Amino acid sequence: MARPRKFDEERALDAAMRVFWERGYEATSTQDLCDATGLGRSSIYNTFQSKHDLFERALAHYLDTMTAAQTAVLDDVERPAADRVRALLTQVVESEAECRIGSGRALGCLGVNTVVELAGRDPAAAAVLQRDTARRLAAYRAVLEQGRRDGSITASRDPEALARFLNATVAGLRVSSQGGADRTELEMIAQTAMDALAP
Amino acid sequence: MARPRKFDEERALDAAMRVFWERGYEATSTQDLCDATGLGRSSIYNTFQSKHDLFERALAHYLDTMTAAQTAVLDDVERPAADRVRALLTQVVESEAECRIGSGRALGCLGVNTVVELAGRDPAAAAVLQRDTARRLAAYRAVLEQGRRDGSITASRDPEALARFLNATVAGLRVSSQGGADRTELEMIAQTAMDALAP
DNA sequence: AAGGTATTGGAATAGACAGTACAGAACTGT
DNA sequence: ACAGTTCTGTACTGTCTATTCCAATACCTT
Repeated sequence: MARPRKFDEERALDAAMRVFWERGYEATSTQDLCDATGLGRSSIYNTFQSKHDLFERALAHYLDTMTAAQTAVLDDVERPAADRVRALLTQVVESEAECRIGSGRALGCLGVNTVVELAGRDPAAAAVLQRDTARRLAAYRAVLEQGRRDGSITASRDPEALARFLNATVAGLRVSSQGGADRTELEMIAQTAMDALAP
Repeated sequence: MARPRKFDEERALDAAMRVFWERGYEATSTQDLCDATGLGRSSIYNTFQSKHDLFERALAHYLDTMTAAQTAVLDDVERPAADRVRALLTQVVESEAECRIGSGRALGCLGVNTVVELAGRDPAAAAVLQRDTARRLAAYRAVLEQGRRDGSITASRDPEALARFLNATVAGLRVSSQGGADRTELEMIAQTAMDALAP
């Protein structure tokens, strides 16, 4: 029918996501997005409507990937639940150790970054984040309930509270990492957090 | 010798701090700062040199106040250390419940917000934050050591690790609150975190 | 090969941005 | 009262912002 796209939309979205992750929403200019994706202004606006729409899609893309990776770890039904939770925290520590900006600082998590930067004044972003948090909390609660049954997780607090705590711990790890904590320090935090979940 | 200031520098700094706290660094314009402080451009630039310098002072001002409030709670030598740590977490929960933006969302903590938004690409801000974190970690370690001695805090992990964990928990509470968690949910997190510190 | 349609690069737009220049106002010490 | 100095309101910079416009291009279908 007509002239086809010269670029891969998925790749462009991924590149945009990375810039937003590194610099945040406000500090990322449309020029930055052009540079990172290799696209011209027209192509970007033609494909993604606006900077804000692109950001929403990039955020959703990030959350999907990262939450999928988390649930993959948590769903390994062979191991005791506590092991899986421990593996989740290790994954978080690992990803913080890997994903670093030019200066050596950690990138943190685009989800946490966006909660902090935008959730208060951007209802659309807040809604996307809310949905992801609900999904992750459900996954956490599920493992923790299994742990309560297989005896690897404490039964003295209900799984809902433990799930919220786990979620806060993940955020705390992310912020600590962005604040300059190194791998061993993050490891200490993860280990200590596990004590609260132990039977 | 000459014309005196018509405004109180401390009050202006406080107003500027509040705007940065609510909107973040990038999203705050010099016009916003004029509106919030009630000052004209000239007065602001005359007194604070630049937006960035003003931000640094506002951040330092915030961290001083908030860390002072925390150490005040932690230094009450009469009570067992664990009680004081619990009081610290309650203070954090309380402040998150109080400080809310127009939409009802929590403000979080300007320190955490700045770690997330700027620490990776603003060495000056990163240095101010680093210093405050060190100071707070020292205060945490001190109480936790006292707790180890008075028996109210576990001796099975060293105070350094517990202090890092406590710091991460505070950040986690802040982010959870900005993410939409209400007071009782934050309370659950705080309670569960205390389990990791119990003997 | 021709017509129709979507994509593309580049220039243009209007407004916001941080920061400055300057002239006059307001105060103090003499 | 006056000189000296600092403050403050206004108007102004040049640069950057997100977004739009348009003409040229490239492709698919027929």
